[in-house]
Amino acid sequence: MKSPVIVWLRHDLRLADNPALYYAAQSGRVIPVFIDDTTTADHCNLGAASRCWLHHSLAHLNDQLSDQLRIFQGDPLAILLALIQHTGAQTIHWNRCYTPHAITRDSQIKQALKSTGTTVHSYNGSLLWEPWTITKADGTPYKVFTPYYRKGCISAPPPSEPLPRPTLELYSDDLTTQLAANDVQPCDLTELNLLPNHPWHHRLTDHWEITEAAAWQRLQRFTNERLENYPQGRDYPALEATSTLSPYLQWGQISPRQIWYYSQQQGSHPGLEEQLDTFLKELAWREFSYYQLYHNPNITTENLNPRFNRFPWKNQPEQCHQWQQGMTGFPIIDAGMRELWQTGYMHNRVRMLVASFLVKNQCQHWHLGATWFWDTLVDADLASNSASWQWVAGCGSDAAPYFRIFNPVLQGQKFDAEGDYIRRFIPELSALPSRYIHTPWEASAAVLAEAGVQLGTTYPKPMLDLKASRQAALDAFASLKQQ
DNA sequence: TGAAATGTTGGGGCG
DNA sequence: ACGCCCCAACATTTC
Repeated sequence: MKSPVIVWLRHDLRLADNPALYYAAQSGRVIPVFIDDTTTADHCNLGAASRCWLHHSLAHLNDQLSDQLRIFQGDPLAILLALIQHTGAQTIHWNRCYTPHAITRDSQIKQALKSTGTTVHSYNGSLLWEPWTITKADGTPYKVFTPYYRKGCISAPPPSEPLPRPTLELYSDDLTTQLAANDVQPCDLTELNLLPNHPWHHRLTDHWEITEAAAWQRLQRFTNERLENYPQGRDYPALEATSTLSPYLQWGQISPRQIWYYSQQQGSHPGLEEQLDTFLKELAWREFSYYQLYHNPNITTENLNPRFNRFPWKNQPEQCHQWQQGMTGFPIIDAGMRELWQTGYMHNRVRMLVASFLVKNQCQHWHLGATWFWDTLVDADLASNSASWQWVAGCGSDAAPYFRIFNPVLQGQKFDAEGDYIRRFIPELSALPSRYIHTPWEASAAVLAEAGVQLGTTYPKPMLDLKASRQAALDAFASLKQQ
């Protein structure tokens, strides 16, 4: 009989193109393990939307694994040592995680396991290019996206081809009694309490089928129906023009390699090169975020550009609350924030608009926005979240210039001209004529009455003056240059 | 993957 | 016919 071999699953909750699972399956009877790490540092604790996603991911993966996914809660090292001791497993496989905390934790665990004679194999299952392999000629990391991608990534060896789904022979002995001696107990998924009491999470499952197969359906739908119009369509939030693969990528229901190769294969028709290139570049932005986080582990909390340490942020919790609730009085902003709350997702262009609004018009610290996104996004990703908020705030790598301040009215008129997106998420404005859908405060009393809108009652008046707040943001930025 | 202020140009109305 | 003004349309610059 083959010897037992452990696969520690983390952000790789899939069967296909899972190197750890694939190579473990070649060598033994697989013990697939998931551990809810209770030793995690605070800022890494999962947000509510992520926990919900994780719950359903694990439930589905357990189904795929014939109910043999072993779930634990506690200190990963103690749990893995107990498993090794009682199953006689001599080898453990995992796919690498790339957040600073996970890198530290995993290297400590790897060392501790090795010192007990266990063989540890780690693989790349989450990135196209390992962050430490892409450097400029002088060995330092790139700071600007385009040369990072064009010179760094594209001229590097291509990502490895996706692996097939392995034929699994699963270890099926009961572990409960064996492990009891070590005070380690496998637990049931529900015991992890990943679902909040708040019924809010039911809305998420209305919008998302959280399975490996559903990720592939989205990828197929994207390449078949959306890729052709992607470069233009992706800017219009009312259209279904984007891939919506981000939450599946975050938990590994699909891998970037699978997306990279499948979309190139499907999109290789003449005339689609540009569209394909635009799409792949977005995948590369995800890589760039991980790359930045790897080379600057403190971007989760610290401004990459230290000039911004003196920025005079306002601290106004009540105003931040209005933003969170989608009650700023600016329809495109509020629609975005409500989409986030209702679906755990927000269209990318609208993410830029709401972020610009919070950081520039409201002059609130990007931490506040990053924290809210972390808690509410089903695709919450420490690397993308940190890098993107710093990008919007102007303090990140290759950041948007601080003076690029979006005007939510103009952006709304440009990218949601008829207000379709706004009407979808702000039903109380749905009867307003398109002419006033972005500026309800400019509508006459008669128009408002006709649409059933009472400003200040059924929908808020604008919480700030765009022109004045824009100028205040520019002044605050200018104040950094003096001294 | 901006916006607003400022500058330039050119057509048309008009004295 | 000419200069003048207005202003839209576009370009440049500034933040």
